[in-house]
Order: sequence, then structure tokens, then C-alpha cells
Amino acid sequence: MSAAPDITAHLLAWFDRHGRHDLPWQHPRTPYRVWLSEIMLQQTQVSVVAGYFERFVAALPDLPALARAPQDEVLALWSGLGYYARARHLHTAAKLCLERHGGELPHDLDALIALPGIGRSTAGAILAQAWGDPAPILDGNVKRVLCRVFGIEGWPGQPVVEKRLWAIAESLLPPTRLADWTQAQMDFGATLCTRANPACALCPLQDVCVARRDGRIADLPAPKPGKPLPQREAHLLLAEDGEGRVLLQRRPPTGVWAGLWSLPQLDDAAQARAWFCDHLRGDASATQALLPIEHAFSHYRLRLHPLRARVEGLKPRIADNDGLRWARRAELSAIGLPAPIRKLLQEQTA
DNA sequence: AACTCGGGGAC
DNA sequence: GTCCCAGAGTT
Repeated sequence: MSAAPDITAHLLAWFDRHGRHDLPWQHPRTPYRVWLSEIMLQQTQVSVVAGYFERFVAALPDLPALARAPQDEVLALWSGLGYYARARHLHTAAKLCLERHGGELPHDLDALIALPGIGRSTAGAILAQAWGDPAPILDGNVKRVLCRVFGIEGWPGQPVVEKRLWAIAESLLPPTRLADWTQAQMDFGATLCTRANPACALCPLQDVCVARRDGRIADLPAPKPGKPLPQREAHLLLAEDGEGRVLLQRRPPTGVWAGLWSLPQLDDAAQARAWFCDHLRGDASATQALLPIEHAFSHYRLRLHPLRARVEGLKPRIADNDGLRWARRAELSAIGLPAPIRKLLQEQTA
């Protein structure tokens, strides 16, 4: 674990050289423009927001103009950005600012959070960027960076993890340069400590990063737990003849492993036995069940139950065609096999 | 704590 | 195709 002053100092120095200093909402950086940009940037990437932001502030350049605008105009300016509740909340909040705060954005954490569309992180970003207040933020960038630098386990969206991240974010606040600090964290996460393939070799925190130290850059932050994938079962027939050859069957032209050579695959044990009796000469009762193979697809998990058997050959009626072939072990490396099948064959014929 | 809300970019 | 993105509000 490293000291907070080191992290902030390194990150601010990095920001001075490599941060983004020319974003549209930075010039001029007024509370209204900061607010609008933060709302637009919720769950939306900078490159997408930039054009919408410029169009929006050209039409509605300040808070009173937004408050006076009809909702249809606000929604039209938002059209294409998505999450349209953001636009409605923005509009409502502007009108509330006229009533409650003299037509300006309140310079106060609780008053900001009381406005629709502004949560703790957006409020912190507004306070820090518009007024230089020592307020933490916790967006996707900061979550990712903190999980890596401090080696935080668990999905960052989980409330208990989020609570811990807020505490760390609070503890890192530097005594000065709060606007730059806020922007530095986001620029760092967005351009260097990226989700995939972070540029660790260029990282100012590479010597203090726990994930880097432990070789766990790819594992942190933990991904959102997905819904459990459906589990399917299938049975494989690993049939070997007297010459040590293995019987392969070509996969159908559609579906998983389409067109690859694999082992005869059946839905259940009874069908596997029936297939054996239909196609093979040998003792169907003298088979050896091997340990199941687990394989994950994007949309389901497949548990394969291999059944190993010594056979004399194919039945006379079954020609060595229609998707069946015998393969010597030495040939296997040149045949297109599914990865789990190749692994199984390597283990079983080694 | 889980769900909803959009559209797009990166892979 | 999946996952995520400068999250917040609702249930």
C-alpha cells in the first residue's frame, strides 16, 4: 500500500503533461457548462458528448435560458444521446434553480444532490471543477483505477465495494488543485488505465499499483457478475480401433463448431449407446467413462461426458464417409478440432 | 439489492 | 456478438 500524497502528486504531474486540457466544457469552465457536461457524460463517452454539448450550449448558453426553454426543445437537443430522463431532470433542475437558488447552480453538496439528475459523484465533479472544492468523485474511471492501484476485490458496482471505494477516493483528495485532480483521475482512467490493455509501461503509478505488482491487471476490477449461463450436457464417443486410430465425426454446417471434426456427440447416454450399436463393431458394454469436460460458450455452458471404447471397426453397412473418418494420432494436429476435443485427445492418446 | 434507462465505441 | 461508458432514479 502506498501513501496517498505520492499517488496524487504523480497523477497531477502526469495530468500536466498528458491530460486532456481542451475539452469543450473546459473553455470557459462555468458551473452551468460543467453541470451540463457532467450530465451528458453519465454513461456516455467523451467523443460522443462533445458534439451534443456544443450544439446544446449554442442554443441554450446559460441556466436561465435552459429554464425558460420548452421541454420539447431540450429533448430535441438531447435527441440521439440516450437516457432521456437526464434531459428531463436537467430541465427540471434548471427551473428549480430559478426558484431556490436565484437562477444559479447551488454551491453546496446537499443542495446539488437535491436536484434531479445529480447524484453524489456528479455533485462532487461539479463542486471540484466549478469551484475547486475538495469533493471526491466515483465514476467508472475512478472505480477502475482505485480497484487496480489498491487491489480492491469484488465488482465495483456492489454496494459494499462501492462504499470502500468512496472512502479511498475521499482519502486521496489533495489540498489544492481539486479541479485538476478530478480531471486527472478521469483522463488517467480514460486514456491510460483503460479497461482493456492499460498502458502500464507508461504509468506514473506503476511502482505503487497493487494489481501491477501482483500481475492481476487483467483481473481487476472484477467484472459484473453475469446471469448464470444455461448448462447443457452432451456425451462423446471416443472410439479407438486396433491400430490406435480414433473415429471422428464432422460437425453440422451450422451451430457451434460448425464444420469442424469432432467426436461423435449425442444428447444422452442412451443415445450414445444406441449410436455405438448402430455404427460400430465391438462390445458396447465395455466402455470407460472419462471425467467430464467443462466448456463455456458465450451463451451457455457445455458439460461433455466422454465415453472411451475399444472397437474392431465400423459396421459393414457404415462406409468410411458421411461425416465419419478414422484418424491416426499423428494426423490430429492437422485436423480442425474444437479446442476441448483436441485437449481430450492429447490427454487420452499421450 | 436489483432493475431500468439508450446509444455507441472498443474489442 | 459482449462489455462498458464522466450514474441516477425507482422498485
